[in-house]
Amino acid sequence: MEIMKPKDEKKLDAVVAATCRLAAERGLFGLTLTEIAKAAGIGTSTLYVYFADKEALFNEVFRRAKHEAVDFYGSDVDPTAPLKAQARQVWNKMIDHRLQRYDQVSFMEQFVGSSFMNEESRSYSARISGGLTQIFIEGQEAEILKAVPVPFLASLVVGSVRETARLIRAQSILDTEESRTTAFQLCWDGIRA
Amino acid sequence: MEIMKPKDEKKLDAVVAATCRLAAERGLFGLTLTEIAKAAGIGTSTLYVYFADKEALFNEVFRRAKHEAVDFYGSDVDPTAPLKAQARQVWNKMIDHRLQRYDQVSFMEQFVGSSFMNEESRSYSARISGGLTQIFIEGQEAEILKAVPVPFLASLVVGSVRETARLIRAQSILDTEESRTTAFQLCWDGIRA
Amino acid sequence: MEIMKPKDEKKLDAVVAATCRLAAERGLFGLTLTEIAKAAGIGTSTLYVYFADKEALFNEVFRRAKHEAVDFYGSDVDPTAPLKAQARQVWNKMIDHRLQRYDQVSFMEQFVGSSFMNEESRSYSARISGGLTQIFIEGQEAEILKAVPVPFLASLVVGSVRETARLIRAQSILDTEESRTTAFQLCWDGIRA
Amino acid sequence: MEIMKPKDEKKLDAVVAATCRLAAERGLFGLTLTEIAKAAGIGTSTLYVYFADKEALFNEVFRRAKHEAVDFYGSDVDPTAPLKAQARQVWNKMIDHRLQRYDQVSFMEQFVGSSFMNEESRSYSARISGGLTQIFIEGQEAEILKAVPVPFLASLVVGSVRETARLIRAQSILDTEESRTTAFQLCWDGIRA
DNA sequence: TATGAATGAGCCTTCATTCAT
DNA sequence: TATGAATGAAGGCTCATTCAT
Repeated sequence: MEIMKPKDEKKLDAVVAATCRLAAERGLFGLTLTEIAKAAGIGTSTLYVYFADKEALFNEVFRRAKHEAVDFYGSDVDPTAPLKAQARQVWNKMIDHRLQRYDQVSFMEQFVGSSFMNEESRSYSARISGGLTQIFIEGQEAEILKAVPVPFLASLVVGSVRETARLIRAQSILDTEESRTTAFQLCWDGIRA
Repeated sequence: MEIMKPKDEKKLDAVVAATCRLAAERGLFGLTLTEIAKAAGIGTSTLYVYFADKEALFNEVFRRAKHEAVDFYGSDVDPTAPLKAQARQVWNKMIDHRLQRYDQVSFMEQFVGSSFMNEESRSYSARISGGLTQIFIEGQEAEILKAVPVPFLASLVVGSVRETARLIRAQSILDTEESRTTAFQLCWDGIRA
Repeated sequence: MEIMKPKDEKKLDAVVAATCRLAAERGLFGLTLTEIAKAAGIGTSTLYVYFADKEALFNEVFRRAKHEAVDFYGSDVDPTAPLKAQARQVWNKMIDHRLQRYDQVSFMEQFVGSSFMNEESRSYSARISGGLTQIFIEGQEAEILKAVPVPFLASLVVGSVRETARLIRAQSILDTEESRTTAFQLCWDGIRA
Repeated sequence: MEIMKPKDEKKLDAVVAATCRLAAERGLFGLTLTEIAKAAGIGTSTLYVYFADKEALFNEVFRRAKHEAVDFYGSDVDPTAPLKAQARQVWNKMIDHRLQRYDQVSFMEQFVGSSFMNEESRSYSARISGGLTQIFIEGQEAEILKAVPVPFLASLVVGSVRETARLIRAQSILDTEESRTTAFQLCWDGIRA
């Protein structure tokens, strides 16, 4: 019921992109279907050819944004590199994702916990962040990282990434190699043994 | 014109509390005056005895939440304690605030940057977070904390607090002294020199 | 049921005056009871001590305005004067009334035919314009005025008065003896035999 | 932005007609969109397909009523006829318009000066009443009409028309050739030299 | 009597959704 | 498939009226 006829993938993409962009610019609520359709260059009622209703549209956008996020992280980190370097690669990718896919991230953060979220999206949201966990476990086994439950480590990294990306977007700091190295070093010092 | 007749403080409090609770539970956006009034136990039109309109209501709720936050942080940290202990005290208070005033924090995070925010709220939002900066500066002068721009330090702490509180609320970790000490230690190791 | 307790005539007068003034300034519709009460210097709910409801208030204001109009015309014209002079006196009084009691006239014109008008006011509106008819009859008997049904004569006079007063208020013409004489002469030439 | 999508001219006409009729019957003020829509046989929200808001609706109705008035007076008077005959023709047309387009005239009289009137309508209202002025000037040059400022002449005619039409509508007099001739004669005697 | 506070009813307006083509 | 037109449902807000003092 969620998505009906994925015939014209072009239009679907336009809708998804428009929705994310508008959500980032003006907020997910009260984004109207008229606005979305106009931004996507189609008629309002055409949306109903692709989506059962507004909730289905949002959930599909969420599914795609999540999917693209996974793709974004897809290119695995170099397993032969030192663990800190691997961690830095992942950290970098997380920052890049928040910056380069800002619209989608913005949409997702507004969407999560909203009343639009259906059960499928809720469960879909649970998994993710695979690569990070793997590094944590390896790092703990090698006694490079602190021997604390993984959520503690993950929290610091996620918090670091989120706040650092926010600083960059707010232009409170510049997005230079130096800045990133500094920010990452704080994060790394926090989780290393 | 923001708030009109603060005669019955009881009702006003009920409205503010209901608004924060509903914002935390179902999201700030899409929240209707009917819902708020019902939750506060008054008629919908009675809201207009206290507030000029929906925007004024939200801004007043924000003002109160901010005010309570300031009160919450009010009791200063012990300036004679070692810096790490002082930092821990602030970190603890931030966690406590996010847990004990969850509704209000949730409301504020959703409200900030929303189209409901008026100019007064915007300026009101600027000040805050005084205690933390002071500790950072002292810590850097004493060469206890890393000699990096303050925003880097602040980001790690804020990210740590936010994510740790989230873990506790999600019951991914228990809110014990041990858990807090662990989480804080990661944060501290990140910012210390 | 119309009027309840005419105890405090002062307040009642204030309400009537305020209603007429506001009706003239901003229109009879959507004049609110709150505005009227404020302009009259009393509390909104106090209006209900004097009037059963809004409709009753308006009808009472109408009754009073009508009554004052009758009083205004009260001082009879000089029956010994030539008929044209008598007609001029009445015509003058009608102009004066429209200018000096503009608020009341404005209220009445807006009120007549409105959905507020109850049956009593409707019948009350029928009588009036006594003095004019008397002159017409006398004038026709003396073969000074045209021998046409009185309504034709009355129409021209009423139309003349209304439009002349409008010109004066719009400052399209000055309210001088000369202007009035000119305007009246047209009217008189129309009705005289 | 005044009128949005004049696609279904039938519906638009129904709305305009219904609005005028209701304004004439129950007054322009207090008229609700629900009433108008119901009288026009459409859903309330459908009104917003054709008009931006209530004010736009009223202004469009005014524009159309004014336009139809111009059309009504369109067929010029016979310039070869004697001046009195020309005047009679115009006077007749004015009466006819007030009788045959009563709803529209009633709407316009209530609308003019109301808070609904926008700038466009205000300017639109300025022109009109061209033919009458022309006759006055010619008549004065030919020394057929009184040598007084035109507004005095116009006032008597307008007043005559208005009151005569009112008499006819109230069935105080019959709308016969004789009646009209009588009423016009009074008017003519008033303005002629 | 006088009034501030409270509210139900109803208005204007928006918008997700359906209908007709 | 695609869409302009239509609309029911609901939201924010106003206001005449009532309540409690």
